[in-house]
Amino acid sequence: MPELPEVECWGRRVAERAVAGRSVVSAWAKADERIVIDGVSPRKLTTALTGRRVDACHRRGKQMWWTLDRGPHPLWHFGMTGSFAHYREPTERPAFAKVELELDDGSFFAFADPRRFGRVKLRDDPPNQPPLSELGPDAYLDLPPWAWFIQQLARRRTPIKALLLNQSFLAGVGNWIADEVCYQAKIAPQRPAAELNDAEVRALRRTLKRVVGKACDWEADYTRFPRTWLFHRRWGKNTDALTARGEEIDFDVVGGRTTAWVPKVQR
DNA sequence: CTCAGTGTTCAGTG
DNA sequence: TCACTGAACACTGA
Repeated sequence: MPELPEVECWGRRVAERAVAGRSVVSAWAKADERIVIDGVSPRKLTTALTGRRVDACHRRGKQMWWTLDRGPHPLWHFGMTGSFAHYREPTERPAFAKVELELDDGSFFAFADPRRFGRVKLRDDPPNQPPLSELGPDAYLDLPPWAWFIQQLARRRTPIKALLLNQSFLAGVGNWIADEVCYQAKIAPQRPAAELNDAEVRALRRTLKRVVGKACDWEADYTRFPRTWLFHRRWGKNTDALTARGEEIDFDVVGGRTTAWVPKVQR
């Protein structure tokens, strides 16, 4: 479930440890894959990467990009099921590998995706071109002050959950984080954003900071998330689902996504 | 066999 | 022009 913490921990940090400061000896990309779009053929991608040194690995929201010693620079998006892998032997290549790099220390780095929502793009100036330039502030690195939230929410009629999912508003929040934050902040997800009062907006902002911050501190290791988090109970749409405190969980569609929420707690 | 799903994009509506 | 909604995308696993 790649939302901001998963992309940060299983994506950017993994890539930084594996490839930052290293050079790409050879590159392979699966032919005829939609993973490589925007006019970037597998050939163009491998050409752009071969022989390059990776200077840094970045992330904003759920988008990642690498700065190479020479452009264009690759952008990576996990979609629903993408992942990175770093390994010593070609035999350890993950199933569904779409791109594989051989590095100058003899190791291998792969981008894999069992489905086809993951994407790799090439950009000359990533931060100043779409999709990065269209993103709102990063929910982890650049979480705006509560005054900004109050100002922004005041002119939005959309359900607060739908707004949290809007990447041009705030980058990185996905379905489970949106539900978790609404639950912990005690706000019903379908409430129009503009109807939240100042205290609720502040609670929302504070909760967002805590949930995203803790998830990243814990390396997006779900087993370390507190028992009381809705996260552990929200999967599977079980109509008998209860929170750790014994509260009934309802499932509705808000912002076009399945939404787990607790009517007894969220107003 | 059917169906829901972690995300994004795009056409269409008001 | 803008805010917003809902379908489509592709595939796996329950």
